[in-house]
Amino acid sequence: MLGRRKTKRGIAMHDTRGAQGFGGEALLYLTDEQLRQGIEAMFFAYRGFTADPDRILADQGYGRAHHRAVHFIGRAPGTTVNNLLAILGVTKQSLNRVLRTLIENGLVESRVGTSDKRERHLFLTDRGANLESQLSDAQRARMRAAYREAGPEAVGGFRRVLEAMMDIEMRRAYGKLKEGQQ
Amino acid sequence: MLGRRKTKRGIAMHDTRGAQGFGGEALLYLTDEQLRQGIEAMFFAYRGFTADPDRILADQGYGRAHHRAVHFIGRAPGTTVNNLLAILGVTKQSLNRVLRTLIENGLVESRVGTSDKRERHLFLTDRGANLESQLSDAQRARMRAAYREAGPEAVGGFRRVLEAMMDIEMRRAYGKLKEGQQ
DNA sequence: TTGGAATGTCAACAAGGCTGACATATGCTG
DNA sequence: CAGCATATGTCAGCCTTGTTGACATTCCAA
Repeated sequence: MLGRRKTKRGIAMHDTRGAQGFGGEALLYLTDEQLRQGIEAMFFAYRGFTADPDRILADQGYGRAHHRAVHFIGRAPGTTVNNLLAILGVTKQSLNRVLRTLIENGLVESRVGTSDKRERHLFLTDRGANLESQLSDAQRARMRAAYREAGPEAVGGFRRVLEAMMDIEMRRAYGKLKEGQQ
Repeated sequence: MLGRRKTKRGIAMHDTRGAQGFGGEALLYLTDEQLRQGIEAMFFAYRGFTADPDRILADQGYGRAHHRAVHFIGRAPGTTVNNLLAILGVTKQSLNRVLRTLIENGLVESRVGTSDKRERHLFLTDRGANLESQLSDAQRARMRAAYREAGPEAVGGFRRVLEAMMDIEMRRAYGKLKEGQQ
């Protein structure tokens, strides 16, 4: 179906096969099947990736949207709404709904900008930081376990593929966050 | 904030640092910051991962839920509803809504089981296979590009970390799909 | 002083999760 | 055969989180 079988080679395949090509360029012999497995791995892994935070959030009546906001505010304290909008890639109405509940519930503080008073700078309160660290702890624990299980050499490859999979604009946003933290 | 800085080391860090530990076990020195970057990479990469299919789907009035159904039906033709339910991890009501529109629109065919007539076996029609290959082509193209950019050594690590990040049940489902295709 | 940017908010809508309840076949087992 | 379990479908209603469109406010900058 869909030509998958057509692209299979008649020999035993390993998960990945790399080979040095001609002009010094690294070539990958990637069958459709290998790519499909990568796609499915991404799908299932993302579910695992969000599973722990989802449970914590559900207990407290929040959702993933709240997690994302809390995460990036914790990551870049003082960030503006517009900034957050760009990173999250949602509409301001959508973000605002989430932000409003977080502010009402005392997890996030919104301070009027000092230089430009139109801007709002967002900060986690102690309660917000508390939730953030619960979520982060769970997610980091899973990530750490996965890294350990996959082995030291795997981590670099993992990160490189993920970075290459991002849209260009997101790669910039991601890079900025990385730099901001060291 | 949140103790991130506390865990930083005072020396230059590379993206990953592995070391052979004592009892022969590979140890990873992973700072919170490194783990956080992995988390964010996962977040941004998943966006990229779904971006191309999302555009194609939106054009035709479908969503990600339809994509998932079409993908796994194409992947395991003749699969039962219950089977699909387990893989997708949603309720039957949720799946049914999606499946119903796909059947109505002639993308999926539902055949009564031969041995057990309670079961329905699901297949893509030509139109369904057509959409599936559009979506798959786009997603594989991105995956292939990411693999190429990351280099041959990166691919194995990528896959190993993803597999380790899955929940155990999903790892089994994933394994079955892999085996089913070779 | 005026246009545009940043923000907030209201309303309405859609997708896609969920729960609960119930119906219909069909299979299996005592 | 009777009765329970299983597989599926469906209705209704709810929630979160995305969308668009419209509009108000505040404030910067030319």
